[in-house]
Amino acid sequence: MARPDTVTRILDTAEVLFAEKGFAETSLRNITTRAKVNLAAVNYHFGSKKALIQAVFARYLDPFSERLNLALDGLEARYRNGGVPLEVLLEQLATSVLEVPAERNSLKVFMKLLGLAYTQAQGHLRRYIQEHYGETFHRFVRCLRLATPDLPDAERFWRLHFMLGTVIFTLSGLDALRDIADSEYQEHMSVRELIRHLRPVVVAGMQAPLPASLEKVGSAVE
Amino acid sequence: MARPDTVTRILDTAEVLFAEKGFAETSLRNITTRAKVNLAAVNYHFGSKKALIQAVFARYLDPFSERLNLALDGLEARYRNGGVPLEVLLEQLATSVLEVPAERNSLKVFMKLLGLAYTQAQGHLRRYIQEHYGETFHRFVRCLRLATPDLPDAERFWRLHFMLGTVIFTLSGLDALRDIADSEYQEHMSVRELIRHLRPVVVAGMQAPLPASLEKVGSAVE
Amino acid sequence: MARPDTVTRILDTAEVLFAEKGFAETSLRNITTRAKVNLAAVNYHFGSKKALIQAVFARYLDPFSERLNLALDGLEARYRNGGVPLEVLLEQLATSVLEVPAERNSLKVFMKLLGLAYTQAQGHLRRYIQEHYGETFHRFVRCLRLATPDLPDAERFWRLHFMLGTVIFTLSGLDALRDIADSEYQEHMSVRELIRHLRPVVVAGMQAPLPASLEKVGSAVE
Amino acid sequence: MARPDTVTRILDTAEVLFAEKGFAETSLRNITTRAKVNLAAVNYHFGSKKALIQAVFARYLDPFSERLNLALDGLEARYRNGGVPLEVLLEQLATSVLEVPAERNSLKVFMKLLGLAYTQAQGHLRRYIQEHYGETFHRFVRCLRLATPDLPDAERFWRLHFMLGTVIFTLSGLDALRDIADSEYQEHMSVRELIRHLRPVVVAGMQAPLPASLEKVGSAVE
DNA sequence: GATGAATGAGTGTTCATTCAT
DNA sequence: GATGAATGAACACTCATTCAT
Repeated sequence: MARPDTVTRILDTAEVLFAEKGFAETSLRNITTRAKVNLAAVNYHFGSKKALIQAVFARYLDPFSERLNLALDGLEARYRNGGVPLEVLLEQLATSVLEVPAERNSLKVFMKLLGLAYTQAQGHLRRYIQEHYGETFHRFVRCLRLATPDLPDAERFWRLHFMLGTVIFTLSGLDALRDIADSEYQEHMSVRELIRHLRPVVVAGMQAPLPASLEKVGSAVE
Repeated sequence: MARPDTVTRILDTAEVLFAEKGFAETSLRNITTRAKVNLAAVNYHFGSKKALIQAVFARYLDPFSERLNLALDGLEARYRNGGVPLEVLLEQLATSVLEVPAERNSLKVFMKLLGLAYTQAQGHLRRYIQEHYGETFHRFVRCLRLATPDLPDAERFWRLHFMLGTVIFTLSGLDALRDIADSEYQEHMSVRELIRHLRPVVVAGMQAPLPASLEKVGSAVE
Repeated sequence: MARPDTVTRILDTAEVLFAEKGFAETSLRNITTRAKVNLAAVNYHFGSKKALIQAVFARYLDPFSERLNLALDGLEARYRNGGVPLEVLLEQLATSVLEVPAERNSLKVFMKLLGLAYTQAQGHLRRYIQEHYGETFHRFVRCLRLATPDLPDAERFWRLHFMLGTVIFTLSGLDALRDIADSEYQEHMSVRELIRHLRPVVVAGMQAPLPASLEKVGSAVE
Repeated sequence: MARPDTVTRILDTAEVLFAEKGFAETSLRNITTRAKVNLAAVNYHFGSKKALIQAVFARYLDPFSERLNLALDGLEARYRNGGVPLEVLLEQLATSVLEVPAERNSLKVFMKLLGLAYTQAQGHLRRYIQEHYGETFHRFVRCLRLATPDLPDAERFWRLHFMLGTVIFTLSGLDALRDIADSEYQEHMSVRELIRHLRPVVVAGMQAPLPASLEKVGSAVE
């Protein structure tokens, strides 16, 4: 069948437009027009715009979390005594991230979507992601804990999000940055390469010394 | 005058709403209703919603870039021969960021706005920021270059954005993260404190070893 | 067969929803979803929503008009010379009304539907009812004429509709009224009881003195 | 100014269409198109369709309840000791009803609206009417109580609604009934005349004997 | 200098109906 | 005999913007 079915066409179009313009700026008419599909088809197949957004995420996050879980199974088996080393853990995370879009659409879209999930999640999406993928995330956090036993829990929490910020922020805004880099430094950076460059930075960040103990700061800002 | 004038009231309200909900999700009605101002006042005083958005940014970025320029003047004078050390440079950046909201509204809003500028900038805003603050940004980049002479230019470019990702991403999503952290680790993190924790991570990231030389990667993803 | 067939399930569900919310506010999706039946089934089995509405009425009015006809046969045979007395006639009408729902669903639904027929009938329903049950109605009117020989024809016409108004209006809005009555007067009124209370009022209305002859009224309103 | 303002035009058009077709069957497009007004004007001036419906009712019920209150003031002053006689009370009610449309649009519309309020009120309208006119209604009920001291409270409650059914039902469906009556009895009935005919029926209904005491009825229907 | 009124374009959603299978 | 998919039309409502005053 040459022409993919309506549901797929809607999802394919929606994820691209969401990635390009965000949720609010992408109207259902945008999507259905470009997908050459009837306007009512979205509500027929998904029920609402919110449900469509969730479906778009599910198509990436379902295989991703499944793969990551399998990979963690393997790593935990291999490093039965003592935790998985930090580098290996992060390497595996990167690998899992890279694998998903290979069979789906594009890594860039995936990263943009992750960025949106953080910055535009209007509640319903945050809830959806937590409900469906929270367990996998917590499993990863537990592994990370074993890999960084010297880090206080709270510190690890923040550093994990520092790291997520680095990665998601960079990869989700990749196009704009690459345009600048291309013109200024004459070397085109592929996503794979960018990840190679991210790795030492992330590792160094996770292993950075703890901040100097708090001498009283003048006045709290808020 | 007890009641601030219309323009100020609009700006004060708009920045809060933009920070909370983004640009598209914040309607002029939202703003004018909450500001207790006539609906047409925005278009009257600013011309358009886009111009209002720019005005909101200008109110933060104008004093910020001015302060940063002054500070760099001082640092360059002090470290006349040889560049400003990396830690000092970053420290100054943090200080300048922290100073602005002290006289304006709130650091949280400032950070949220910076996050929006990256993730929701619809072209007009990106252009506006580049035009008005590009020069200051480049000056900072030049200082950074002197501070990290061993880093290849392209590598520095990317690491700078890694760092920006870390900071902006974390600070702009601070509320949600702090909620989680509060409940799980019983210690409330102020913005000042968070910046104290960010510093070693950012420094370590900038000084991380270069990635291992590129052995041929299987297949480029895109 | 434990599970009634599709047609019946649709009718059973539709009559309840129509009675609760009216025709326009009840969508075919409402009906088919609640009846656990395919959305297209209504159009398949009935042809259109209008035809479904008519079918719902027919399921009540067919047995009703048949019973009333039979009852009138009996009464006319008994009171061969001279008409059927008014009280007997009205009593028979009430009896016939009460019998139908006994074998169908509920009197409340029947009454609500009659109310809808008057207040929401969009033409097609009015026509349908006139065509199918007009003859029986006229037969009843003829009997009523014999029972109230002193009433001018036009007066009888209007009083009949006054009476219908009283009955249908009260019974079709019964739930709301009963709620109020329950809370204010601590006595719950069953439909049967309500009909007992209606009877003397209806009889008195039909037998009320004629209005005083028309002395010229100031100005006609329309 | 020959052309009435937008708000009035909307209300004038809406009340006619609501009266003709009901609330659900009347779309805002219907209204705005016929009123030659922009579609968004309804939401601009009234906020929502529900609010428009309420405004339509208020334009009739506000002057009506005000007039009725004044009239009851007068009657209570005149019949200081002992209540207002039933005939006088009902006469006054009829007079008040007739007065309102004289200065507004049409009695027919008023009656249709009252019918809709009973049969299509979707909650918000019922609540609105109760809130705004409940007190006046209760005052009238108190007067009615003095006028019919021999009637048990519950019985009076039901008879009041029997009477309301008679009146509203007849007047709100007047057009259809009048068409039939015209063709069959060659005498056209004006609203004023109809009310003259209603009076003895209503009075007789209110004064009808109480129902025979309840001999056990076979089986309760529901 | 400022605003109430108005507007055309657009939003997500729901509708009864159709049709290929 | 029955249904999942699809559709065109319509829905109430919101939007940023304009304009006469």
